[in-house]
Amino acid sequence: MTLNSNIAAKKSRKKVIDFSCVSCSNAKCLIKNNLNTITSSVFVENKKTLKCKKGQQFIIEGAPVNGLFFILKGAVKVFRTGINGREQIVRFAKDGEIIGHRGFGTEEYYSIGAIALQDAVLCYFSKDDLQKGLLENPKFGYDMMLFYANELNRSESKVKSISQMTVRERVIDTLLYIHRKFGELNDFLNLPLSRKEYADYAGTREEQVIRVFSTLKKEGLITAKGKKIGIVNVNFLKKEIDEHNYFLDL
DNA sequence: TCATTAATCGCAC
DNA sequence: GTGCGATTAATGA
Repeated sequence: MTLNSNIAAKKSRKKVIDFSCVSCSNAKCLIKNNLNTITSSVFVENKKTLKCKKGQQFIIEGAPVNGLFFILKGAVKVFRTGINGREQIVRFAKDGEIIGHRGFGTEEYYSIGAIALQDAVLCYFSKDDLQKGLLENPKFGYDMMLFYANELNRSESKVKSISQMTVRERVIDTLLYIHRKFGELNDFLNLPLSRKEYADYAGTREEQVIRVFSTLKKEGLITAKGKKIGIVNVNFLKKEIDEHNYFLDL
């Protein structure tokens, strides 16, 4: 199933719910925020919206890049697949974020895959339309640049953390990252992840994550009920990795 | 309820 | 720290 046929199929079969940019309420979306200054009308008209069920992969590694995804709603994970089918989660993304941007411009094929962690709604813009919009609108371009800069910064600090931190620190770092980004709900992190997903992000094995979790639990630093993880004292965890090499990322 | 999937633990390397 | 298998808990049909 290719991306294009997938989108085409959805388009022809489904009746369209109003996901147009004009009536969109996502305040975090770059496009929504710049809508009043984007003159090219084809830009928002050509937008395609697709719904993505939990666990569904919407970007496949190696597939040609035709455009970019913006998350209207939901959470996704972005990853690369290593040699033994081992995943390295590059980042988690939520509402208003952009997926597939690395391939924008020069790259022809996606070097990453993306899977929805929750039911998600995605907005898809073709490369051409996006290019038009960016060239026409400096503010939009600038916002995009900020996003890229941020991404680069985060990615660089992640390299550092993986190469220099111990497993325990990396797991804590991951927990704090999820906490920062998705917050908590009823004392649990507002994004249920499997131990394997924590491991894939922290650059370790599932077993290690389990072991670190159970020590942390014994130490009273976190609580865990199945997939739901609760951080008892964020500052305490922060302090532990502060001493080593930690700085805020997004 | 049963079947499948995920989380743990133990142990060898 | 890592990898594998066995056991147990959780989840979903």
